[in-house]
Amino acid sequence: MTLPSVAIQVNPSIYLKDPQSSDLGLKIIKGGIDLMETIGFEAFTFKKLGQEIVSTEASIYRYFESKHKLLLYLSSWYWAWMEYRLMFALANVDCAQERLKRSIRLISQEVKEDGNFQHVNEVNLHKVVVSESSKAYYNKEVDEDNEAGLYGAYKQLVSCVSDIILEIDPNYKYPHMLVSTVIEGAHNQKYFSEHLPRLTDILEGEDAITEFYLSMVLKALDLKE
Amino acid sequence: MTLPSVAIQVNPSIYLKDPQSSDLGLKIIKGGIDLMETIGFEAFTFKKLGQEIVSTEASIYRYFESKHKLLLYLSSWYWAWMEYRLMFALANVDCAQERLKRSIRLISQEVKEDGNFQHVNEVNLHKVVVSESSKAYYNKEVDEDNEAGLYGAYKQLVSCVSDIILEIDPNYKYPHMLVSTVIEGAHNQKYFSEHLPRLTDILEGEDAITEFYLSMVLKALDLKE
DNA sequence: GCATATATGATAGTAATACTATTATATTTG
DNA sequence: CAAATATAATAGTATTACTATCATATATGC
Repeated sequence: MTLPSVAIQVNPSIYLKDPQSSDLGLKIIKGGIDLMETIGFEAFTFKKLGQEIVSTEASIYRYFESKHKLLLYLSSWYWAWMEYRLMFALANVDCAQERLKRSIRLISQEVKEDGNFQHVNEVNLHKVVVSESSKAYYNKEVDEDNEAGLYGAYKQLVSCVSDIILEIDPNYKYPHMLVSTVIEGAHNQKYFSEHLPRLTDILEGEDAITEFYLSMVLKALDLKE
Repeated sequence: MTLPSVAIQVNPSIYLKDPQSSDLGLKIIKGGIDLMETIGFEAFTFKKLGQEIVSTEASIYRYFESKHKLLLYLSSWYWAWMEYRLMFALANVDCAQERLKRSIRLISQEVKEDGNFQHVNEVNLHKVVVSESSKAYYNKEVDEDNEAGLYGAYKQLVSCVSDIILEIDPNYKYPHMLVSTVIEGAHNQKYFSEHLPRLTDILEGEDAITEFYLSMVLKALDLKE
């Protein structure tokens, strides 16, 4: 069993047993991402995942009490990973406007493999987050899960970027709204570009989504360039 | 049986039998909206709906082949209804910028009852659309449904507002992205304000969501006011 | 090296879901 | 009044989303 050199921390209330603490746990994460990416959240079951990773339904249920909790885990891991990458992207960058631009780029751009975490295919995880993560909060358990702090990683990322906005303009009234609009919007536009292109405008050879949201944010804050 | 004086047209491929053509059909729509609003899409079943409207599971299946199609129907009805209201809001308004502002207000504001459709509680339908409608396209049937034209009403609304943007600035590169960002964003922010307030900024006594998106759009297009 | 604890596997069982099918009965229409 | 149609009533099926039990393999502490 190989533990990664850096470990992304996920709120322990999400799982019954830490999947980053065992071989089977790591296989559940890796296999869970790949299977969910392939067949989608609705068709995904622990029984199928058991077959995929050569284990059993019952064993997986010892790590997560439901597939909903597994989705929450994957989303949470993703947001914590994004924040970790954000810290790197902002390290030693002093200019607030430059910090903001780097943040918007990070949250709106395509994702690349990160060699630090062998048990996670980040490209597939990004696809899962784009296609499925809204189901982690668009359900009737949202208030209960929120009280248990299960959306903490997402809120923290939004808070980080909002703070940069407030550093630039302490009187701006809607920093969180602006940031969550960009994060959710970037996911939607990515999905639309692949499945409902009439709802977006994707131009060849350009990173249209990033360009759009970067410009939108700067203009919303009356900044140039 | 009372038919409404104006009928919202929904793509017939969504249903097996037109629910606007019979008493039971109207009860399915009305009861479906209210039950889905109460228990959420995941817990919603045709069996429970049958009990609610004093009919049976089997009878409801003669109108819709799945609850997914019923959700598509409700979403589609909602978008067609929004376009119908948009036509009224823009009637006899010539100034393109004023047309755009009215459009953004309409798609981002709270919804009120519309007396023209007795079989639909528009306030509840709006809640269903906010909480559940993204599940109508975030699933593995999306490409099939899209090819069958089942998202036509949504696309058409986006197209209408995009056309106003292009009238104001024919060179603007991202009209559809901007409009779908506002529509989806307004839904998200409404939901966040009720369940995940740290992801938004709601201020008392103001229509913060509309103010935010109106300002965002005008600035994105370099317009004043 | 052995007892013990722990992790996993194998198997079974349950209520509910998402349907399909059949038959009966009521209502409308020609 | 007969025939067509709509709805109700009932039953049945494979799958889902779990829970429970027991066996076995592996790791750990002494």
